[in-house]
Order: sequence, then C-alpha cells, then structure tokens
Amino acid sequence: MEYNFKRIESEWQRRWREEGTYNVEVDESRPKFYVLDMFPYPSGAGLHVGHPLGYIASDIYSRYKRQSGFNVLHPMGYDAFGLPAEQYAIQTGQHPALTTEQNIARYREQLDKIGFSFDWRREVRTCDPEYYRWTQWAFAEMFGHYYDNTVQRAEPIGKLVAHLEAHGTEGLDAAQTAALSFTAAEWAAMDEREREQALQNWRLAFRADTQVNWCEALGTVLANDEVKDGLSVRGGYPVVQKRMKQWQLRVTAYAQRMLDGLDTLEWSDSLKEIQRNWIGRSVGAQVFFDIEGSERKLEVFTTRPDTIYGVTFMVIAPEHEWVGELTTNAARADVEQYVAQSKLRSERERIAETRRVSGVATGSYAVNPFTGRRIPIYISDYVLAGYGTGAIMAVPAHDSRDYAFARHFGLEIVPVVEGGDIEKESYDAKSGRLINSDMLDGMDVKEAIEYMFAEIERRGLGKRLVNYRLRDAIFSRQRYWGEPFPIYYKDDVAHVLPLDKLPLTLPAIDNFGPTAEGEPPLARVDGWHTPEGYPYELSTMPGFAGSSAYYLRYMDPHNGEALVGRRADEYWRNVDLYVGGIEHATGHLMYSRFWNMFLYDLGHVCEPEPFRKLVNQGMIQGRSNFVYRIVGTNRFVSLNLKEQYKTQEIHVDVNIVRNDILDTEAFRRWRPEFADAEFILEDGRYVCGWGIEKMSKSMYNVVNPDYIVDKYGADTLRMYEMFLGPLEQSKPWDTNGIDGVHKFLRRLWSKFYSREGGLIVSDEEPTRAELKTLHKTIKKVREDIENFSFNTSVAAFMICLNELGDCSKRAVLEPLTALIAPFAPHMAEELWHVLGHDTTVCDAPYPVCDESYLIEDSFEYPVMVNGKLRFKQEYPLSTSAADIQADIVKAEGTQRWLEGRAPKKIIVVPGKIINIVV
RNA sequence: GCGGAUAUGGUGUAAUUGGUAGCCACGUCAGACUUAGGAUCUGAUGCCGAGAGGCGUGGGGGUUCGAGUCCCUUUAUCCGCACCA
Repeated sequence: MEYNFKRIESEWQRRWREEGTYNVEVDESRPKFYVLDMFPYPSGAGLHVGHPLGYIASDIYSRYKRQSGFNVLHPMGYDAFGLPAEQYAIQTGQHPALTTEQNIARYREQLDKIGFSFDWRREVRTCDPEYYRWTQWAFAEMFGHYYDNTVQRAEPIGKLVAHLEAHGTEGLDAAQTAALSFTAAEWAAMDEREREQALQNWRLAFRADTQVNWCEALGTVLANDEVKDGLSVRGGYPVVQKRMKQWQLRVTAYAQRMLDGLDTLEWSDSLKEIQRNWIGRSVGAQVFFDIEGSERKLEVFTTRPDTIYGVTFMVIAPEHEWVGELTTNAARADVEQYVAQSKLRSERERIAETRRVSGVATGSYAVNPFTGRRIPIYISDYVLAGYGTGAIMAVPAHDSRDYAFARHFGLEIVPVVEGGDIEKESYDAKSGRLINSDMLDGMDVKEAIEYMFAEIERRGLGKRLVNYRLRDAIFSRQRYWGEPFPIYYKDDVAHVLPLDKLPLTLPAIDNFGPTAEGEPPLARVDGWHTPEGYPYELSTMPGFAGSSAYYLRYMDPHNGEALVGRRADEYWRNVDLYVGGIEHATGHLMYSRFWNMFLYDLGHVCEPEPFRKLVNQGMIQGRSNFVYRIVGTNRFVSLNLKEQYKTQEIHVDVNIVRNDILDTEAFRRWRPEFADAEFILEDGRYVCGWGIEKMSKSMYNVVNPDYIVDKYGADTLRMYEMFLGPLEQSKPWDTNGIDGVHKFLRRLWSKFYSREGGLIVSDEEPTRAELKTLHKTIKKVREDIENFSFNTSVAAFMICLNELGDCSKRAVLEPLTALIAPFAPHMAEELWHVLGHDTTVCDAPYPVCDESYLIEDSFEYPVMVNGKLRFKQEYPLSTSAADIQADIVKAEGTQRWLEGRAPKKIIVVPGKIINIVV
C-alpha cells in the first residue's frame, strides 16, 4: 500500500482536534513542563518555510516530554498589535482589526497543516480586549509603585508618600529620574499637581520630558531597541533625537537584578553577553568640579579617577541643562550656533560623523580639585547627554576621543600613566604605573583607582557610583493600533483607571494618520474621555507591551479575576523551554524579564525569571536562483557558458528550478516578457546560478510550507526542517534535499505494508543484531533530543532503517514508532493504530535504551604505525592494555609494518586505539 | 574600536569530545528494472595518482605517540554594541 500522507495527515489532524488530544489542564499529580514559542506577528505575507523551524523543534521537544510522562503546556497565540497593520491601514483605509483578523486566519490555516500539538483553547491575541485588559492592569500597577533600593524591590507608592510626608526626601533611597531634594514641610505645602509632578520622579511607570528617538515618517517615538544605525527597524526610516514628554517604564530600577539574574538562566553565552552589554554596568566615581565664579559644581562620572591629575579640560553635551549658564557673553554666539547645529543632525549623521572632531568653548572654567588648576569647559557632541551626567572630565593623554579633541583645539596633554608615547596618539592603558600624579605616583592603575575612590569620598568631592548604559523604556507611541493607556487627565494631572474599569477598549476609527495638529489618531475620537469628561491619554502602548507577559496568560487564559490565577501560576511557574529568534535579545527578552520581576515583587507570580532555558533557532535564508540574459536581447545563457557573453544576472523563481536546472517552458510562462525567451543550453540543459540571500518576495526565493506539505506531507516537512542542520545555526533552505527525507518515510512505511497492500508486520523474535540497532538508535535519539540536536537524530533514524534491512518484526517496529512519533506524528499515529493500539501515540511511553544490547565483548582495534592506520587487530575487551601491548608486537601486521625495526613505544587505549611508534 | 560566533568534499552536514576525518542525505556517474515518471532498486563518488601510495578540516606555527578538536598567531564572513567617559 502506498504511503498516502494526505489521507493520513488530514485524518489525524481532524481526530486530534475532535478528541482534544492536545488539551492540557493543571494536574498536580504529574510533573509539569512548559514549552513556549515566541508568538508570531501575523503579517500579510503569511508564513514561509523558515517561520515554522522553531515551532517544529519545540513541538518535537513537547511531544518527547509528554511521552516521557510530563504534563506539557504548549500554547500558541498572536502578537497582533503593531506598526505594519497600521501602516497598511493608512495606505488602504482597511481597518487594522480586519486585516489582522484575516492574517491570523491565514496563519492558523498554515500552522494547522504542520501537525503541531498546541492547545488552541489557550490562544491569546494581544489585541483582544480581554487580553490587553491585563496589559493595562500591569501598567496601572507600575504607575502605582516605585522601586525602593533599600529593600531592592517595588513598593506601593503610598509607602513613598508616607516617607515624603514624614521626612521629605531625606533618607530616601529609591530609583528616580533626577535627584530631587525637599523637606516634609515643602511637601506639605505642595498642591496636588506639584505633588504628582514630584511623584513621577519615582513611579515605575511615569511621564517625563526626555530625549527620544523620533521617527517622522512613522509619526511616532521609538524605543532604543527599535532603532538601528539611526533608522527605524520597522520600515528603515530616519530617526532624530528630540525632547518630548513621554510615558516611560523605569526598567533601570531593575538593571542590577536583571544582570544578576542572567547567571541563573540556561541561555546561550552569546545572548547573555548581549544583555550584559545592553545593561552596560560600569563602576566609577561621581566627582564634582568647582566652577570659577559660580556656586554650582559640575558633576561628572568617571571610571578612571586615577587619571584625575591628567584632566586638562572638561566637556559637556550640547543638550546639557547648564549650557546657557556656563556660556560667557563672549562665547554665546558660537555656542548657540553649535548647539543649534547639533540639534539638526540626525542620529544617523551623528553616527556617520563619529571621529570627526567638533566643539566649542563655553568661556567658563572649572577647577581641577586635585591640581587646583583652572581648566576650560567645552561643549561637544562626543559627550552624550543620556549617559552618566552628560559631562566628562577629559584626560587627553589616556583617552583617544579626548586626545583628538585636545589636538584639535590645542589643549594641554599631561601623561599620568607611564609607558605610552603621547606624541601621535593617546595611551588608553588599563594598567601601568602612575606618574605626574603627586601622591599616586608609583602606584599601579588598579591600586590608584581604589585609592582615589576613597580619597574622593574623604575629601567630599563625590562618591563611588555604579552607572548603567540601560535607558528607561519609552512607552508611548503616537499611533492607533496598540493598547490604550488606562490613564485620564484631571487638570493635566495623570490618574489611573482601576481594574474594574478595565479594559479601556480601543475605539473604532477610520482615519489612522495623525491629526492636522500632529496629535495621535486617538485625538480624532469624539468621546475619548471618562464619563465625567476627563480626557484619556492619546498615545498607545508599544509593541512590546503585549508580549511582555503573554506567557503568563497561557497558564490561565480565561481567568476574569487575574492575569493568572494562583493555582495555575504555582503549577506552571515559568517557561521551561523558550524557543525563538535572537533578534529579541535587547527588546522583548529584556522587557519580559523586567515585567515579570515587577509582578514577582508584587507577589502575583512565583518565579523571578520568566524563561528558564532559551534556545535561539537560526534564520532560514533563501537560496536564490539566477538566469543570465545576454544584454540587450531576450536570450539566456546557461551558467557555465555565460563568460562568453556580456550578461545580466536576473533572479528566477526557485519554484520553476529543480537541482539548479531551469524548467524553460515554465520560465516562458512565468512572466510575459519571457514568453519568447531563447536559451543557450549546455548538455541540453539550462543550468542556473545560485546564491544565499534573505528569503523575500523580491528575490523570488520564497518557499511556502503549504506547497511542501501538499507535495510531500507535513511529516516530511517537519523532518526535513530538522535535517537541514543544527537548530541554532542560520542556513539556507534548499528544497532539493527533501527527497531523501521523504524517501526515508516511505521506506519506513514499507516496513509495515507490502507493495501489494498487505500488512507484513511479523511476530518473529528479533535477532540480537536487530535489537542492537534498535537500542543504539533509542539511545542516540534520546540524547540528541535532550541536546536539541535534531539533525543528527533524523540521521540516526535513517541509519537505523538502513541497518534493519528488510526486518519487519513487531518487537522492533513498535518501539521505533513510538521513538519517531515526535518527529513524524501523523505517520507514527497511523502506524501505532495499525499495530493494534487504540490509544494515541502521544501517550506511548518514550522508549528506553536497554544498554545490555550494546555491550560488546571484543573490539577490533585500529592499529596505527606512527599515527597512520595500517591494519586492524581484534582483542576481547577484557584484555588489559599491558597484555595487548605484549601481544601486538607479535602480530603479523605489526611485523610487516615494522620491517625489522624495533618499536620505540606502544600506546594502547583500551576500546579505542593502538599506536606503535617506531 | 570593543564583545561574541563561525570556517570540514560540488552542496547541507557528521565525528563516541584528543583516537580510523567525511556518518546521514542531496547532487553526480555507472548499472538494473520499467507501465518511460522528476518512479524504484544496486554500486561508485574528498583531491592527486594507472597503481603502490601521497595529500587533505581557511592560512602559518606549537603541544602530543596521535589535533577538525587544545594553545599561539593570522585571514575571511556573520552577529551584537559603538564617541558609554
């Protein structure tokens, strides 16, 4: 009987759905395992063959865990709010809700064909009000809390208010935007508006004026991780820096905990490193410099207080708040011009012009507190307003940027670390002996840094400080298709909606662009205010809002009382295995950890970290094919003849090419302009060129999973995607190799059914060799699954089948069916029932290797002479190394290769190798 | 510039973790069968060489009886950060 994958797959998918095979409930009697995929953003293009890669791997692991006795939670949903749907809406006028709905339907259809073991009853969509109610709730909770550094966790804002009432800011140690200072009496004297203004300095969700990434084309601000190289990640539009009042999340409060938490996670080192760099912890000193003729002191942050004797000038950022104050009348015109100029530069220009020295003197002077010397204060955009204090002490001798600046402006360069030659470049040394530094002279850099920390504190010049590169997350977006903020304004004071007023649903509109006044689209909505008439916030939340806690909702998706109920949370706890792309390293994976830690502080969840183990699947690239048109003609020349002509390389649809041979008839039909194409063939065939590129429509290299499923079946697609190579590695999709996997499945099928259609499974006792093959395979496949090495497990199945030959014995085939079930679930299910079972193969215990079948009693040693394999010699494994050593010299082969010489040394590694050194 | 990763046949890859490099597939070649299919089956296939044999894991060096694997160095590609004080 033929392997009719279409019948088998549609039938079992239907039965799984009808019987709820993959439904899962809390069950305290069994151990849990939570396997999660990063949910997709349902784009209009549908899935290509690269998208399911991670889903297939996690599905295999889920099924394996289930067969191993775990109660497996394996859900799926959609990250449905976001820019592309809205951009599409602006262009076409179609409501994003509608296009999103359509895209989700298409995604679901595609996913269903692949045979995943999702419990679809638990589906979440971030744009569903019943879901985003909890996104709004979490935001409201953040608004209602601050981060208390003394206890290292979020605390209710009421505790802060109590402190301010009693002591003002005295003795307060909390994560804050700026260092505010007022007394209890001053607090008491504030009105509601002033108080709220002050509280925003500590709230974990707060509104503040800040430097933001503004994208004019998208009409919205963007978070740092949404900008790359000065361009928006979505769309690639220019981004400029702008000061705006925005809602933000105080993720910096959790910087240290997020850093420390990394050590507890089973994530790849590279991913942890990316997050560590993003958090960017650096230990240094805060130092205050006196300003000549002013009461104020200029605060800087430095990691190299040891070099303070080499400070010959200071630099502040053009956005520094004291620019006006520090500028003397004589310098004012120049400074104003410079500041205006640097404001105009886009982020992209700024990056491109890195290393070009620019700046202007303020005319003011500071005093080096250690040398007592008068040093000029400059303004330059190589100092960033957003890092540290936006001001630096410049040490030109030992910092290349300061050096370039000093050279350009002819400033003094004083070396303070021995060893460099500062004539041509700075000496950015992290070790060495201090010179020209008074009491530090002769100390090593490390020693001097420690000494200076103490000295700075002793002299009351500042203190030791930890700085983070991590910025607070800009949380508002001036657009429509996102979660509305649960915020309304009363006399411009922000108030938050309580849970029983949530969700605040997104109103329907029909024009998705900004208003004429440049207000967000929600400004168009009449009645966008509370019943009392107080206006709601006009911006909406960013894409990462909805994806920050979705994994919690899957645990308890229909709970109307809480994001996740206590019983579900305490059972499922956190994600045991998370599979997704590395592109979320500094976005989603940071925000989710922050969000989860916050909910943990409040006691809503019982685990501080959301994702225990994380696997990053590689990108599937496209394998493009090319044809070569002779310039100015409609003639196409085969790859190996193209050098003889002047040709132009043209992408050709990979679906009309097989093994790099072009289907010329299909090519003529492909596009009208090729209808009368002529070909110059080689060996009667047209050979195409190929290259690896991103999979995209414009390269004509997109392969649709539906097409593969239709032609080869879901089981073949699943196994082939795994066979392609290591999961974590990026690799090109090449449909050509798929035959090998398909052939394997057909051969497996033919172990059960003869060509004529009869079942040929016998009850004969398997031979020892057959059992050895079976158990070897069981061992290998189990190990490979545990190591996420799915490509080698597919190879192990193929080897197993090759070794079994025409063995069709039940005692071998039955465990093999259970073993392959996670990979090819449809076929395994069918065969499982053919073997007479009436329960699902998903619950068949995963086979265990019986090591006794693998034990060998003798071993054929490869015998090397001077490191080259010369012959083989068999010894019982019980033979000792000494006995082998004594015996091997006498062996016929040894004698032949020794050619009368005496061996210098004989190395015997039992069970591995014999090497004779002559 | 800093940090991380990768490099093996025509292609995707594998290698009991320092022990016979190239498993398993694709492709190619040869053969069988044939209802002529892009089916199925069998065999060969790293490179050079008629053969014996030699050479082979990006390049160079080292440790070792033995290196794809460890160390040093260098090149190329990819990823992350990037005037971070």
